[in-house]
Amino acid sequence: MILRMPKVSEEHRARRRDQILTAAMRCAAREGFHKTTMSAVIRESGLSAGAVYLYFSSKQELIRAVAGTAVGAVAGTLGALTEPENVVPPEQALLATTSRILEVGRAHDVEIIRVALQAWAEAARDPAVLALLHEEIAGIRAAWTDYAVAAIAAGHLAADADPVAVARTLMSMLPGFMLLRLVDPSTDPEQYAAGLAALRRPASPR
Amino acid sequence: MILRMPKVSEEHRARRRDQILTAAMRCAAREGFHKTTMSAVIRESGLSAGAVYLYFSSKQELIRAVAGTAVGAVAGTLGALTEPENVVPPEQALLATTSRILEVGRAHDVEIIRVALQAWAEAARDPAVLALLHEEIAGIRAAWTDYAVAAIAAGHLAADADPVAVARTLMSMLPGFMLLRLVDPSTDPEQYAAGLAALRRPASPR
Amino acid sequence: MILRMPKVSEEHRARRRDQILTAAMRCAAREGFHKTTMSAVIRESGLSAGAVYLYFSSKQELIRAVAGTAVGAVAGTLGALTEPENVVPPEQALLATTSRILEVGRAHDVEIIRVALQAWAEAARDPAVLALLHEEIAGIRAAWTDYAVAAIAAGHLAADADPVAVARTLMSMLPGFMLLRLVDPSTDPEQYAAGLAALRRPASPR
Amino acid sequence: MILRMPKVSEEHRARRRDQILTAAMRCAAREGFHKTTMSAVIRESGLSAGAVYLYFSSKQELIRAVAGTAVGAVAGTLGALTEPENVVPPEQALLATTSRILEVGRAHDVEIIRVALQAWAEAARDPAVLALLHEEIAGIRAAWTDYAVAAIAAGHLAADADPVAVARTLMSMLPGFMLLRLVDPSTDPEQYAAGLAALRRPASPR
DNA sequence: TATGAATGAGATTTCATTCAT
DNA sequence: AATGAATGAAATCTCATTCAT
Repeated sequence: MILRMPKVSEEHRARRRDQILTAAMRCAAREGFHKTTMSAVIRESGLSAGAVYLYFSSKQELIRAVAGTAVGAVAGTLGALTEPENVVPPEQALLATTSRILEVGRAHDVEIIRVALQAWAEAARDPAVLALLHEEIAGIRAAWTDYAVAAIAAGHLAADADPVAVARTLMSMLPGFMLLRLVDPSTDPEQYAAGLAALRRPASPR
Repeated sequence: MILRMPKVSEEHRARRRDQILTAAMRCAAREGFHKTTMSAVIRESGLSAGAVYLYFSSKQELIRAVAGTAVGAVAGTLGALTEPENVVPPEQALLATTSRILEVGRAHDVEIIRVALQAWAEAARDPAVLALLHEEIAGIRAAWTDYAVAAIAAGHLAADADPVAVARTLMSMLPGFMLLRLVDPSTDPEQYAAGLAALRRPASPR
Repeated sequence: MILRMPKVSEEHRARRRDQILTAAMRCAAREGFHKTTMSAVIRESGLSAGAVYLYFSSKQELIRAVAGTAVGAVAGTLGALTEPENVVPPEQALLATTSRILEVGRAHDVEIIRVALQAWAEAARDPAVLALLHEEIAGIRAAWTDYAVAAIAAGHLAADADPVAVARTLMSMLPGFMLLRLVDPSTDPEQYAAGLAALRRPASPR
Repeated sequence: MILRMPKVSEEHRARRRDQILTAAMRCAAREGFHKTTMSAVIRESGLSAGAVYLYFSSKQELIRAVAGTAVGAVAGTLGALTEPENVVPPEQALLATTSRILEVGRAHDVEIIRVALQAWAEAARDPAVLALLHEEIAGIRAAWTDYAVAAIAAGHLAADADPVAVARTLMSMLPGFMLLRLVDPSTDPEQYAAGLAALRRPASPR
């Protein structure tokens, strides 16, 4: 029996995979996961049907990969909130985060926010996507919890605040921001953060 | 000219439409809009194919109706935030709202939250659904703006707070809550509201 | 057992039948027999589905009736070619006939020529329509044979001409005329007859 | 840039197309265009549904191709009427033509005449088929006009005959011949030509 | 590895016809 | 006689996937 060296480099494989993934994202941003046909992905990728199936064994697997990429890309940008030397108050952290979400969307030339929306919907029917979303959310929550601890320490929040609860509430504003952007593209991180600031500003005693 | 009575009552027609809509929602909650087949809806509704198409001229039209119903049902419950005689602070308003969302889900025996998620995704591809979502969100925003004005008057918020910004930020927490519920069904209105309370509690001077 | 008198007059029945037939012809002229839906006929007739089926027991029966009407209307106009006291030469007979075909088309406000075309096609698949067409053609042929006999007698044709052959050939020009009209509505009876005249004019000896 | 050889030969594609076209013609000859189901064509062709739609993007497109083939096949045989060295009189030209139409029908083992009838009916509802018929008829007319010019020169027709009018009238006898054949398969080119001969034979002076 | 023609189950939709009223 | 809502078989077409090359 002959042991074959891989015919093409690992790097080549990775490039191909990415090519397909990018094509699929573009399609999903336009038509959603289930109105996107493999045919469309194949055309957009510039590869052949056979080639695509060499890298993803089924449409559902490709959907999972796309969902993972989109959710991960959003999540990935939210990891570095705590720079301990310079902890900002919550409204500034929120501003930084929403701004970064928009940047990610611009960086990939596909509207990643739209794909993330598709991924949430898909999580409601595919347990694998749900698990994946769960994990990403856990990561985001952990980052925000770290931030909350630091913010409490820095005196931006009450000393008795529960960092986990604060983290959950803060991070839960991001989907809303994304949805508002979809519905009204003029929605803007500054205004958005201003709302939180207003909520936190104490009422002057009457 | 002869005025003819309708052969079947308007009420009959409405009941039929509802029957189909309910069946479609149940299916959409399970499989999403585009993995739900008309066959499944027809089976679930107990009607014939022809009958379904008598009330909805295409699958896409049915999807729009379902999306509208789900988004509307959620929005509908959020209208009565301001009972002027007794304006509660934001964290309690949030608690009331998230609780009501869960109630709506229980009331309809379909998981309306899942369908709402599908509707958001659909808004990204069907302009008609986007328009519909836009309108519902405008309604919710208006209700929260009324609330914000009252809350400012009641001294729950700073006098110089912008009610519109507050409204947008507060209401934007609802999609996040729904998404968190999907990922982790133990997510709970109380804990959730506690996070906002903690965010709003002033840090004691050091 | 009770013997019932007919509830409505025979005349009423005939009017209803005609109403349906006319509606069906209009539809057939537009879309052909098999792309016309019963729904369209029902709408066009202003009656209800049930009513239509009271007069024609199936779509195929209605098609046969329409085919019969159209073919019959064309044939009916070609019966009076021989007015023995004044027998015209063939090119004038042809002119009279093609002109009359156009008149029939104008008289019914449906383009009866188009329906006749549908009927020919239908004859290729429905033996009942074939039989009907056969009969009408036999009638037309008989009329033309009478004409040929008279034309021979009147010296418009050679004394040894076979009236049956002449009749067949002359009458066979009518479908061609109708088809040419369909393709080129400027086709005109005068020009058309002129072609036959030219064919019949003897070449001068060289 | 890489020039790729086609995976399958052009010839292969053409053979497949023909396979489908032939199957469709057989079906159309039996049932007409609109009572022929795609299922029937698929079965008759021996291919799969997908394969058929790879070559014809819709039923209507297939119908157009079939109509074009049938009309074209009939028209194609009528091109070589003028052999200048030996121009025959009109009745012989007609005999040659009608005989050739029957040959075409026998050559294809489908009854092409029936399909041509379907095509005429279709021309009444599909402008694309009308255009196609228009073009074929123009071709036939041109051939007959060439013939008429030659026949006039050869002294078979009067010197002042209008070749265009003669051509139109002569060629218009073909649809009639075809329709008569449908209704009465014993209709025969010889008898048919005899009718024209009789029409052209001058009446002896009385 | 890569191709892309071919597959065929299954999706959506239509429409001739019926029948309770 | 007349209505028109309802039926459900059947039509057209799609599309995820395979496999010979």
